[in-house]
Amino acid sequence: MSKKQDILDATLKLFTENGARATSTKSIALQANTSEALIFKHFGSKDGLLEEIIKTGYQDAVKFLTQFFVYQNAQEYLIKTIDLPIMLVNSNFDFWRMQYKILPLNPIAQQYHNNFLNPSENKLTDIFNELGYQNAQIERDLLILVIDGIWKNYVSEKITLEQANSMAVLLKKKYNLI
Amino acid sequence: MSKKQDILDATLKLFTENGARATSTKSIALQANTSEALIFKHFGSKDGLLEEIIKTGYQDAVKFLTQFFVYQNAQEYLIKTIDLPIMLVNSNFDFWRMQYKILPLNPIAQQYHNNFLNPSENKLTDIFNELGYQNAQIERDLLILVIDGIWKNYVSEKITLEQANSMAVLLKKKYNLI
DNA sequence: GTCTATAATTTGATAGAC
DNA sequence: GTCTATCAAATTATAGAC
Repeated sequence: MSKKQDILDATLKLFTENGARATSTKSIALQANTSEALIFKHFGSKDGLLEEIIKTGYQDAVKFLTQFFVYQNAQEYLIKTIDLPIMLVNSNFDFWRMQYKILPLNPIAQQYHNNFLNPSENKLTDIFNELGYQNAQIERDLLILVIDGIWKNYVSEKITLEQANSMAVLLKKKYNLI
Repeated sequence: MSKKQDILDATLKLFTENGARATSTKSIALQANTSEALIFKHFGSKDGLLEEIIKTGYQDAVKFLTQFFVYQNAQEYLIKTIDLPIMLVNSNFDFWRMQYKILPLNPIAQQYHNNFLNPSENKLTDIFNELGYQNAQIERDLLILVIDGIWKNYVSEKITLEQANSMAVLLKKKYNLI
């Protein structure tokens, strides 16, 4: 365990609790058992520290995604899409919890998130067309909204893992996938 | 237009842009064309100022809700539930935009929001049971998640009003309401 | 009700030693 | 890599005059 990692861990914890803006570098140093100076030597600024955490988080997420989304056919793709939010969150719960908290107000978090999502979302319209849905565009928008809601509700503990899983099953039924 | 109202307007605008924590009372005074001192004379503290805005917002929302939700039957209730997020946001767009931004990190915002939602949400399970749905509990959780997603996506301009309306129509079809 | 002036802390960040 | 000491600016809030 390096001091650098201690700082990253402390930051993730504190940013999740109170947000980046409300977390002082002093409180991070205290939590990480280091000096404030070391934070700036390692990461340059408080924003640099946040960006390092986010960058790493999305790199891991992309790895997960490419492993998870081995394309087979339209039906499989839809099933995977429904399963994705729970799987992804479980692969890095603490990171996604922080992202949930800071996304609406933090431009850095938003930028990385949008870059991450765009490619997968664009494909969904084709899938719905392929499956013969009327108005594939709105079907896509709605499913994206649901997927987005599932990970956010799960990671913020508004629903349990069991509820999230039940929802995934129900959705697959509604889309005639099982 | 009183100075008090100017302060409230300026605060709503700035809290929406950057969040409560990142907005200084100095910037509020500047935007409202007043002195900082007056903010504290009127509202006691920065938190008091936020609470005043939120309290008023939810008072208006409750008024809207009681007017909107005249109970008729289970089908009507479901239709109204689906229409609610768009209607509610349109009745006070700027307020809900702020709420969207600050909810995940702000305990005051969360407290008022939960108090506001709980009564309406509890009724939904009965409705799904009455309509003969299997597993009314999960159906309720899913619909709440969708409703929540609609207002948040709409108010943060991730979807347009047209998209939101199309989603509402699509949902009513999926629930066999039209 | 409203302002100017100011106090008391906190904050992000740097210098420089080891 | 890591720490102590320190700075300049910003922040919330108050005192007191009009």
